[in-house]
Amino acid sequence: MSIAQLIQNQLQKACSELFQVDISDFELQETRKDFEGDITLVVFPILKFVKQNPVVLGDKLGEWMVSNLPEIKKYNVVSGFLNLVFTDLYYLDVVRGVFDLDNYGFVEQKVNDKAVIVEYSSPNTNKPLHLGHIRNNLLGFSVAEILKASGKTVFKTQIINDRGIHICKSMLAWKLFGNNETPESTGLKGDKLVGNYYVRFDQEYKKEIAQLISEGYSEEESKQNAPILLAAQDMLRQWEAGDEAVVALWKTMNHWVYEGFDVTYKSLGVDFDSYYYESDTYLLGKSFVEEGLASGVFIKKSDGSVWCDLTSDGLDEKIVLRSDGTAVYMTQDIGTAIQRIKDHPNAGGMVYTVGNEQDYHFKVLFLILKKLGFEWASNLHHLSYGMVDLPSGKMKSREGTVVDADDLILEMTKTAKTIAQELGKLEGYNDAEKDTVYKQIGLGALKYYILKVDPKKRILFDPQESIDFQGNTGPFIQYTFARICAIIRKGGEEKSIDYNNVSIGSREKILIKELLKFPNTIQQAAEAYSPALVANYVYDLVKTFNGLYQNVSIFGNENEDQKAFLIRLSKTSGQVIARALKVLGIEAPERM
RNA sequence: GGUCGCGUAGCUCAGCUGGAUAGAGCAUCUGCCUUCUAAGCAGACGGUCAUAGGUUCGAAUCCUAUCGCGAUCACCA
Repeated sequence: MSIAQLIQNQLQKACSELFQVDISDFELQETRKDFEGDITLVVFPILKFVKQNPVVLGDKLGEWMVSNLPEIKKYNVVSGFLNLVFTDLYYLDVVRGVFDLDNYGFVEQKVNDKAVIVEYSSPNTNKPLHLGHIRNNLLGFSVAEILKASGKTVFKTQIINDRGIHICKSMLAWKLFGNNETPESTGLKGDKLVGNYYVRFDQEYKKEIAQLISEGYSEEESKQNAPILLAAQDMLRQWEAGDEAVVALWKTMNHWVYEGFDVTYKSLGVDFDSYYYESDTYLLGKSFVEEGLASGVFIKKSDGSVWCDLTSDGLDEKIVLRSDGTAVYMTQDIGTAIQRIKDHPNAGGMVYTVGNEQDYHFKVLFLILKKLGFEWASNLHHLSYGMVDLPSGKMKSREGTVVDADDLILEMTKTAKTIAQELGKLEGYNDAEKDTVYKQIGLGALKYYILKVDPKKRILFDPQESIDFQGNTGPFIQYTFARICAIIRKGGEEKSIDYNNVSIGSREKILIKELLKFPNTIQQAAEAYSPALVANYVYDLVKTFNGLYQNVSIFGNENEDQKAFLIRLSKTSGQVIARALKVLGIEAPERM
């Protein structure tokens, strides 16, 4: 039983014995730092049942608790707040319990529970990944890891948008201007090469529009009739008709892109259990539209288009099939969702990591799936996150105003290298080992910077102001871990501890309190789908640890048991830090 | 215009299932490396929690309105 539960029970008993009232729910909270105490009872709500002065009431309850709960040493009452102080022995006991756990904070995956499918990344195959994708990838990956740590079985997946007019644009531009360039011949990453032709298409398109306008056509006409656009549309038709040459080119160029993406995913440290391709799934869903028509979920209009009427749910009508019978985005998403559950028979829900510009789409999608009668439809969650904007506004691939993912990672690594070389703490490492650490730190800075902010808030990223390596940052947390590793190295073999000789000072106590919050933090982060909760927690933990480190001498201790205890406490702190970083996708170097 | 989200220190963010004097980091300023890694620690400075009402013993937190910023409202994805 947790101490909070124990206190609840005792308080109930106290109120019944002292005042003959039965109260089952007491408001307990962590005692604020400026007051003496560990847990605080807010007395005000009890006044409804017991008519007394809050201070007098607090005193009576405090006295009762001290004489009835051995874990409570003393109490104090400040206005309407009863602060209870635990004994040192209590803290020693709980922290020893934590020492003995192998995987403290993480919950073993329960085999019988339904699994969760987490979708993230889901890029277009016509341009390289940028900072916006980085946020998506880090969020999706981290939420998946947090769910795992909370006891869920998780499958990571993505849907790759590998078809459509946008792909044809880069294909066409490559055909027209590419001179058979390949990643090998240019030395460019495949996604970069293809991305260049996507930009090239746009340039040519704009030129042609300007030309047509100068010939006297209206802007609208020019946009619609530019020869290069018509050619791209023609290409899409050929692709859909299965034209061999077009399909071959499509396969080749997509392959280049996938190889490029893989490099970026690898350096970001994210992975997937399965991949879905829009070219395979875009026809899915049509049969369910037929079924929905039969069951009355959808209605057919006179022109043949099929709609879902959501007006009674406070939304609009939504099209699910065009009048020519072809599928729209929504049709495909309906089909893909159903297919995924079929492919993962033990899955009972899904998380979609997609930007908040699609809030409405997912609201509608989930509602439609529910109307179609799938019981898992109530376990769908849109992990909606804010855009990453630049001071100049939105990132636009076509206009080249993007922060490229590979470039940013490289730059972060370079900065980490510069700082590390100045500090010079990596002597004894060979170049490869050093490079690994630089990368870990650079990526740690980037990932923490992104993940520490609430997913739903938008991030303003100023490329002029580099990401910090000091203060509330990834490297600060990694640094603390490295410090702890140094302590453990120096401590040598672990010694057994006689806890009768161990005393707990205030620095130790607040560190233990912080460590005790870890399991709950993981559960809360899983419930809220929020890596930010873990990031903020580990920052607090690290601050607390550094306070102890800097103010309490470990190896200066003459008491061997106390020394061994502090080393053990440091080790556990390090483990918790490493585990928190792990679910954030951040590595923890042993030296830096 | 309808809907959704956001607005907290000069800047970047915590706190939001109502509770004590609203917390961190950056920046500015003071101290602290002959002792376990100074990417650190200790401290100072900095706030009408967008505004106005309401609910409550108690509101940054809940409700309403207003203002500001963003997204969305396609037979695009």
